[in-house]
Amino acid sequence: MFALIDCNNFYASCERVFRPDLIGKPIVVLSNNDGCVIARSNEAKAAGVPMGAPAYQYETLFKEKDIWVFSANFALYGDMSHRVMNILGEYSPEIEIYSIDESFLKLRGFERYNLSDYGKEMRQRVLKWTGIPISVGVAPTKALSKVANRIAKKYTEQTGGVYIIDTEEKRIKALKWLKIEDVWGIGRQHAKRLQGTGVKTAYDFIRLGDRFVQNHMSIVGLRLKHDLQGIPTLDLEHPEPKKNIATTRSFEKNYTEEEQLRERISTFATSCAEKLRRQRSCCNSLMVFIHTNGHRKELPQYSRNILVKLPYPTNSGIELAKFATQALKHIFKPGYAYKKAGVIVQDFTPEETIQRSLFENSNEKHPALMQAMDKMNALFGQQKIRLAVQDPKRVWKMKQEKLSPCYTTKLSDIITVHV
DNA sequence: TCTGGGGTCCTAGGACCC
DNA sequence: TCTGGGGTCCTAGGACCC
Repeated sequence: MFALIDCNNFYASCERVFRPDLIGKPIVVLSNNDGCVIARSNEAKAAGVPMGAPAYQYETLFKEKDIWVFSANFALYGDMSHRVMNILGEYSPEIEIYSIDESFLKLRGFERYNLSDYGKEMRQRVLKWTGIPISVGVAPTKALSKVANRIAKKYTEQTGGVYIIDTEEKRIKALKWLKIEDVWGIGRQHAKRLQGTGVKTAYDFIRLGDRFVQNHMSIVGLRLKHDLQGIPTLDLEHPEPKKNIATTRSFEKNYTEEEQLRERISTFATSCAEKLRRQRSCCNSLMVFIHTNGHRKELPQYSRNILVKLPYPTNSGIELAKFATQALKHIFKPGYAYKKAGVIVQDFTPEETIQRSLFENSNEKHPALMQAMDKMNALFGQQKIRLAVQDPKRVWKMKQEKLSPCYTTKLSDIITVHV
């Protein structure tokens, strides 16, 4: 059996851990730049805040319904996620951390366990030790455990937050209940097409022919179908080094000067370099993109990207910033109001197997230099040591007006208890 | 004024190899 | 007149996930 454990309204729940006065109150969490809603407590959902809602359009509603608004605090969410995953890891030797708030457990050799009790114990322990509420779905395949989890979450009171699909009847009933657009792996496009052919539920979907499914949704759709039929097709996946790494941001204001973009692009490039070093990879190519605000249709629009093949693989921030700003020169066009930019590195080779070239190579001194920088930044705080081209006057900042303290990752933010 | 930021996999078609 | 058969690699585009 597989278990899917999912944290309920994770970001909103994290904000509540150190603010118990907010339990039962509506909460939303906003994306970077306080742009749009990326998490909602149940109360906020009930108040009518949709996922992805642009914050500025909902300010009145936030006020009317006394909704608490938070800027995204990823340091807090990341740390809380670690704590939850560490606890879940004690419940099975086989775990796949699927996202910041979800894990699959493979339950092999648990035949003599009462899985419902086991799931309830997980819930209690995670809640008691971290303050985060979770839901547990258990079923013979991954896709079905997703379905079970949905039922556990939707009917928390009846299920106690744990639902097991362990019979044919339960499987069929669950699939007939689940709308096709809510099936894991069926996105907007496929849902629309399937609905067009009369497929309304997950049950309708598994009754389609294999051939039809594969023709329309490729082998991915077929695997999903089999998994939903109860034939184990998807297995736990093990973490692999990333194949692409990106750092991209929207800006608080529009930028018009190349100088401003150059500063952003070099910061993004050094950030990509850090992420590369963390997984001990070097990249062989790099993409830079810039674009204007696509939501402002009345303004002149411009959007371009450029892919650069590097002369040698590297993960030096200095070198990547150099290549990235050179690339920027080729695509920057004056006269536009830029709203977003980013750097994406790809085509990796492992650090330890670099093939040196006869003519041009990465600077030999950089690995030691980068290592020293990484160490100092880890010790004294992010970006304490940076390139001169990066944000020399600290003019750049993200809009984060409702940021909560980093309760668990910053000494100065630790809560004080008055006895 | 104001609309996020990361990732993955699969397929088809073209270029190229022997 | 007649023109093989088997591969790989790369890229762009389309779908999906959180």
